[in-house]
Amino acid sequence: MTDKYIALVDCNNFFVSCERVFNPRLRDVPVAVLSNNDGCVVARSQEVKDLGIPMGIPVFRVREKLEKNGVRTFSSNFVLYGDMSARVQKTLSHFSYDIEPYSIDESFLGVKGMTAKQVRQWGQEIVSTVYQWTGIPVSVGIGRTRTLAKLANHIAKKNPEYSGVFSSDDPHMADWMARYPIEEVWGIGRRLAKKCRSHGITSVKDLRDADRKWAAKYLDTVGTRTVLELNGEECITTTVPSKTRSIIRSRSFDPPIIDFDTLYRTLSLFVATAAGKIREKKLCTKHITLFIMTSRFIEDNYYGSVPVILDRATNNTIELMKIMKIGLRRIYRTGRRYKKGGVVFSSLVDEDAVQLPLSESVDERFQNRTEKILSVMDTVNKKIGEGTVKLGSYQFINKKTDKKEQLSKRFTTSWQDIPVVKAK
DNA sequence: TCTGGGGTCCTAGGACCC
DNA sequence: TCTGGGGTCCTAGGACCC
Repeated sequence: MTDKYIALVDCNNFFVSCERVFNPRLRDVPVAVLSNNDGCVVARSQEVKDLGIPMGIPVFRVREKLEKNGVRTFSSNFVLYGDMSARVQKTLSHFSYDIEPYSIDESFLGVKGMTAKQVRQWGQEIVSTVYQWTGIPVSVGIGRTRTLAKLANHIAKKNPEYSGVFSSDDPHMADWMARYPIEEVWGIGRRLAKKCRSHGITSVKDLRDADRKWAAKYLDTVGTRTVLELNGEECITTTVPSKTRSIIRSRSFDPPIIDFDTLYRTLSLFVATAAGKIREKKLCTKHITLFIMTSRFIEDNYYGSVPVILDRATNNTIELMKIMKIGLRRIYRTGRRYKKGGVVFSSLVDEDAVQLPLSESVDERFQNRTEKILSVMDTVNKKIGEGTVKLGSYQFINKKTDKKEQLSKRFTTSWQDIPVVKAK
């Protein structure tokens, strides 16, 4: 047994907490943050959780309940959340050199050379310092593996008596495991949970003690890894992908899009931002997938997708735009009400590794010229602000296809929105 | 009427080869 | 009519995550 511990630091009700930092009046009232187009509930304050409003529920199904209980709702403000996330990260960097950001509101921290008691104190310091420096409440779960740290975090969050920090070394861990259902385990989703239950495995403890041969047979590699991790054997040594595998840009449309031109302009924007993203990472794509779909919830729904494999990987917006237009013509069906669409770039390769053709064709010269234009555009957009310079094909996007009616201000990133303290 | 967006990993199965 | 076996590579789709 090594002296290494892994801590999972997870922000409590992160999006809601961000809204509350800059609007103290929201402190003791129920608050919910909605997804894009204000379609679903994606973050809830404790008061909203207590009302029995589940994560991800469509707003129209709980609208009455939200109104009746005076729930304050907000459109998601990713500029604000992204900036607050960076502040939390920066604070965490004072506590460990071994930080692995896992999502917008979670990070794994590695620590060595501390006793069990010291590591708990260290966790308490994280909780108080992050709150003091950023205003965001966090919980800390500690374990020998990421799966155990996740579980410990869950316990810390749900049980106030632990003041936000729980370690899987705690003598009560076994009791908690016996009481927690397998669904709470990281990596156990609907399918694996069903499989476990059909074999009489219902609690986390059952899963930890499951026969390994049985696990290998019925739970495959992922599930088996989870069983080992619950036993303190580290199988997941990193959650940081070695490099970006794919990039997706997609949105649902409200109201739906019917005509080809609007769809084309909207997807052009996706292509442009995705291409900008891979240029930033110095990558090229070789495999482009385009998709459009009507509502999944209607009968006779339609899903059209077209994969295009390129001879030569590229990150050139103009080139990608042409491919997209050809693909869109193939999958577009007249008269449909498209609710969602997007573009996926996969098979990403390093820019340097892209093979150049032997001779420079006319197309090639065109491409070299457009590459220069794009690099100037990227620079300008980065310096002055996203969307300062755009290509003609997507400059007239209908703003109505992206509904955000209850957006809070960009308190931390926009001069106009910085909160002002008024003296009497 | 109204149902998010962005990722990774694994596996089954087809294509192809000897 | 009968129609190998085993390997690799690739992709689509499912599962899972936040």
